[in-house]
Amino acid sequence: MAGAKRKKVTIVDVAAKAGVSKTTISRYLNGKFEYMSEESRQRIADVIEELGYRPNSLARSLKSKQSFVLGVIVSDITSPFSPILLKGISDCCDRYGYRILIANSDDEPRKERDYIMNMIDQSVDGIILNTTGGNDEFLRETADMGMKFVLADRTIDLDLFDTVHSADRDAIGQMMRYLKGVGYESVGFFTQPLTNSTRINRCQIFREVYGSYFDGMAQVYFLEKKQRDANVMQEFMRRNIDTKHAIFTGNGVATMRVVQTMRDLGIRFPQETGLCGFDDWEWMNLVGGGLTTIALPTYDVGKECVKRMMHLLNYSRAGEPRRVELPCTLQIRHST
Amino acid sequence: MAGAKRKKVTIVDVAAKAGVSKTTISRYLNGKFEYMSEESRQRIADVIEELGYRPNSLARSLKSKQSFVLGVIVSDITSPFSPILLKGISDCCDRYGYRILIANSDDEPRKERDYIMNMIDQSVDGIILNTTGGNDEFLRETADMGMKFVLADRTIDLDLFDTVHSADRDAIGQMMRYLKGVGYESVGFFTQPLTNSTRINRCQIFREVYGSYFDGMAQVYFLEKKQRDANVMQEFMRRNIDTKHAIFTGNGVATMRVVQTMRDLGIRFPQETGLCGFDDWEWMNLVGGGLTTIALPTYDVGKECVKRMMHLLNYSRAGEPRRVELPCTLQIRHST
DNA sequence: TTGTACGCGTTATCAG
DNA sequence: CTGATAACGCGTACAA
Repeated sequence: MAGAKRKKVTIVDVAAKAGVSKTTISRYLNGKFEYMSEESRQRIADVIEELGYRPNSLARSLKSKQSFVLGVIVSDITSPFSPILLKGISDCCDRYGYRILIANSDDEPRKERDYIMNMIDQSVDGIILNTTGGNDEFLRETADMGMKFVLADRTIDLDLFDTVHSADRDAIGQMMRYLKGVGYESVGFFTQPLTNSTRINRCQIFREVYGSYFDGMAQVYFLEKKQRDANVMQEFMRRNIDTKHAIFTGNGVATMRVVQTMRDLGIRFPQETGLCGFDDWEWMNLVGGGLTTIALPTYDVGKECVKRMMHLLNYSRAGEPRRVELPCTLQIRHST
Repeated sequence: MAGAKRKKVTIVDVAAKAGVSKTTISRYLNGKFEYMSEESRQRIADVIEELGYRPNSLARSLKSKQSFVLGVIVSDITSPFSPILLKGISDCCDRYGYRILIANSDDEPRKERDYIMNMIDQSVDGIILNTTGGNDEFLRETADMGMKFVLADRTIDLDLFDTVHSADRDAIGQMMRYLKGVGYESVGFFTQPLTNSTRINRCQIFREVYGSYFDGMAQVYFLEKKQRDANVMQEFMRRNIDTKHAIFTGNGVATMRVVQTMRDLGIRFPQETGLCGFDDWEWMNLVGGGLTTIALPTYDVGKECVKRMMHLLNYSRAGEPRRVELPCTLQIRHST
């Protein structure tokens, strides 16, 4: 009958119809066939099939203290980064039979905190966190209470959690070497304000290694309000007027703003300045003959997070928190 | 102590410490303060605070048959469409105190089916589905069993579910009128293969309305394998050589492939052909002076899906399934 | 205004 | 090999 919300069939229904106790059904469900006659085994299989029985995960989790659900909190779901990460996580979870509860913190520590608590209330087995960075102490406490965390992409100061991210130092080194190799004499680093660990880290590395490749001081330019982008750009052009110079952006959003600004100002690449940067998004192949970029291993970061989590879950406190770095790939195109 | 997985505090702990029965605690948790002395009420509040007690959602859901979790299945999480939809859903869910379990079907009906069953096992209260379109019969059965569905963006033939999507007919009409207004004489529709309801629908509408704006037959071009894109493009150019012509793409991916092909072939817009299409992604403002596009109300689609779901959940079978259409916005830029 | 006792659907511990 | 029976943490008649 359409609309007839038939009652869910439970383990007792199966037991009754199969003429055994629910204990036996439970054993069957958990694959403990050693303790069961071939006959029972077969009859149970039939009855389950016939009744279309499906075990209730809630009840199961309540009893067994394992929900096979992981929480995932991303800092900005609308960023092109997040979907790739999520796909890596999701695909890998499938292999292990885990589901994912997803939340979006919007880079607000308060939301992040709330979601973490909610997820704990829901008994997730662990949380993969692309953290805002504003809850360090809370994370420590929560971890102390037994919750498992793996940090994706972003780090925190506490050396307490497994962390998976891209090998930015190596990538920056490669890019600098390449730029020098093709004749550039100075490079300016364009970044959004240093409000998270990824930005801080990349900027820091740029400063550290700059001297190994080029003369002069490392130049860093900040993209704050959009209206000021043109000024920042012009300052860069002015200061580097008598060298062959390139722009190195800290991420895809910065790249986009630089491209937009250059278009507005009528500055052409690679003729007037080189352009390259972190993040290799599809459209970057379409503007002005293609952009030279650093492609991040985001999908693999997701995958690796899940693997680390499985490790934590199965081998418990297996020692010191590990930091996994995955390699980036240089995509050399027309803009440099 | 670090690592000391202290035992979760439960309702009985609170009851004991507050010197009342767990019934009273339960009442407190559910806001039934009428049945409680002001004194108890205060003491319970204190104890909960002191113990850091948080109710276990699993146990609560198991008993009450309400999990406050919605399932969301998107057909392709890496598409730029999905994150916006998810943000709309997520933001709106927050307001109603719902959490979301997310899955990615990869446009595979088999996965979609598996995820739906999983979600039911997890006792989600309802499922918001951006469907592959390959599970119509299964959806019908599942709905008959009492599960609530709201379809996001994509439709199925069965007129059985609430559906929320963009007002494509209206958008196409606007675009055609605009193109005609600025002097175009013929328009070719470029689309990926018609493998889902959105593509089918847009193509169908284009064909239907073409005659109201332009002379001649409606032309539809299919982007199948990438290697053949150039041929398709050249055929379009050849057939429309003696009219002022434009390309109208069925979605953002199609737009990207067209842009790429035009670049490879050295065809310039708007000089040699106009270009416009569905989807307004950020980079579209950056190529060749900006693309004329149809911006979709994706965020609002997500929001509206949740609202429909809340309606279903609270007012049960409130009548005929409704189809909600949300308006698109024409973004006129340099490419037409 | 408060408490007792049972049930939600499973799993785990026994004893046969 | 199998089956009572007691949890898991919470909600709710029903009784007091």
